[in-house]
Amino acid sequence: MVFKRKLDCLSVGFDFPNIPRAPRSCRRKVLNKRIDHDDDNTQICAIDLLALAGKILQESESSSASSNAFEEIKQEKVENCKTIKSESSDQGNSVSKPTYDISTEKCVVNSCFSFPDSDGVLERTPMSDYKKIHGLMDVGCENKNVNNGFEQGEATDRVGDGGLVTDTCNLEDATALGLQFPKSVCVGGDLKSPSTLDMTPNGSYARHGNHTNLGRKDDDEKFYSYHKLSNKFKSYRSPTIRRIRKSMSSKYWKQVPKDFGYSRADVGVKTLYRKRKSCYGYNAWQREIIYKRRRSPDRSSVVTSDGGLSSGSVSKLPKKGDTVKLSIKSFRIPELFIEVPETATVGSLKRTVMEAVSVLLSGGIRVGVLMHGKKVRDERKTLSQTGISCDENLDNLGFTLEPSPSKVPLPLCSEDPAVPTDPTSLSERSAASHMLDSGIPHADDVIDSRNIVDSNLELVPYQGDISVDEPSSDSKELVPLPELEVKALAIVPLNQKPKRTELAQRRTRRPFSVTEVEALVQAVEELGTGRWRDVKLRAFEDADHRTYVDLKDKWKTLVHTASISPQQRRGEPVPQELLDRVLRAYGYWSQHQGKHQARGASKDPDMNRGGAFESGVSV
DNA sequence: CTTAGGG
DNA sequence: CCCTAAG
Repeated sequence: MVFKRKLDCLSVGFDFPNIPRAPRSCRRKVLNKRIDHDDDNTQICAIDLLALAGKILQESESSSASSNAFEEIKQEKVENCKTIKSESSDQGNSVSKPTYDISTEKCVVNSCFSFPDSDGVLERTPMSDYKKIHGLMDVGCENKNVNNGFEQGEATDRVGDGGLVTDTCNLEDATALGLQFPKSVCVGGDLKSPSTLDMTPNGSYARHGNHTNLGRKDDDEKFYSYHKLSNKFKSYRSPTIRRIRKSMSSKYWKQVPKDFGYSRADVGVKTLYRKRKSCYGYNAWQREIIYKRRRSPDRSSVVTSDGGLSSGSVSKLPKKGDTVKLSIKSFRIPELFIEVPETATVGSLKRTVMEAVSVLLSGGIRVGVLMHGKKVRDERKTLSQTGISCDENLDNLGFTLEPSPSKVPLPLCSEDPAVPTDPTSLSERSAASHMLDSGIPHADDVIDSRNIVDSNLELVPYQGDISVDEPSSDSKELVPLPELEVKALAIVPLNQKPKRTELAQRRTRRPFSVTEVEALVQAVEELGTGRWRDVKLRAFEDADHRTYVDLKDKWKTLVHTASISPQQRRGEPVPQELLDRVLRAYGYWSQHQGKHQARGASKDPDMNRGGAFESGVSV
């Protein structure tokens, strides 16, 4: 037994090894450990962002009036450009064109400075004049043509963000051709180089870009790029992003399924914590994936079927033949129902979210296909048979995320989701653990977490086509979605009476005062180290915030503290005298474990006190 | 609920 | 301090 080992150590003369203090917040580590599988963390974030982006895109496209929150995501990057822009502007930019991207200038600048002196033109032409002469600002909108022309040129390499280094080409010719653009830009309407767009005037690409080929093999990526970049431009025009995002956020929060019992709008970010434990409910796992349908290349119409509960978005990309192209631009993690007390820190909120996400993913998920709101059970059916074809209106096509069959046995507590959480009646920790036990994956599940995450990521847009076909299983027609399935992962804390919201958090740390330590040592000397309840009653009867577990823990740390060098100790210093007593009592009770306990308790405290040490232990 | 220990 | 497995 561990105790024994320590005992041995003690008998050797309290020669405790100087064990470095273990990290305090292990809990945090545990949490991270559970989720931080390599890049999982990042990946999950990515999913989220993509989701948000996708969502926003849908909205921004369907409503020109709506602000584009996605811009915020790009805000930072844009900032960089702005900086550059302002700098180059100072160099003589007299162009009147509004917001052409700085990259263009950047490119120009590079070109200028990269050309050998012998190239003449540049060498003799001031920057400002250079620009005026060549009308660089107009090239942006014609990059496509320019590029085609440029492609015929030679001896030109791109440098960095489109910077050009031309060794031998004719400067004037090159300029005329739009040298400032990377040749890989928009060739044939394909988006090949994201950096390309940086050189495009505000939104020009959106208008001039040719999306006719979006239905091809690697369209997903292009499509994504397109949105990503086109939105980047918009950011110039719409600075008030934070607000937008915020509103969007709340908007989504409000999108609560009826079957959940109560609307999120009503509840807001509720606290399902029970004693510092967080609960997250995933109401319907079966979230219809929003998908957008592209009726024409120039996005003349984008229909968004939004139930507010979508977990992703899909785009149908027109295509000739019988191919049905679907592009799931993003998968939004199914709703996470997280509640945190207002007093919780942002950090704890983040951890809670992470935990919720990990739980969500660790359960195992799979994709389901919905047509007209009904689940397509027969996986052997062809898409066309199912009604999924490029000719069909795919407005009714959707995807769902479902809990993996074999996993997640449906814990739950979903008997009465409507039960409002009463902050004053939360049950004790036992209840909390209970709930968590059912909600949090078990060891094996956790192990699968990573895989699940990975597989989930496969659904992310630019990572490839989504496979609508799945290995077959049983066959049935379109069947209504069983309500049960919808709630599969709905982990809602109910049978627990909400407790004081404050307790949701980890108890505030309350370092033991010297007085308390003294009392503790005193009690342990008398009662031993195996009767914490008694210690509590004797010395901390009125200290409600000190549980016997706390006392036990404190004793543990005291023993440790006493065994390390004073330099390694932290916090309010405990008198050495007390520490000595700690070690003495520790040694004593270690050797007399069990023997004196019962006896000591029955005996007169005063007699028991001290006597045991003098007579029983020789330190 | 308590203990005993690991986190 | 927290969390839990064991009594």
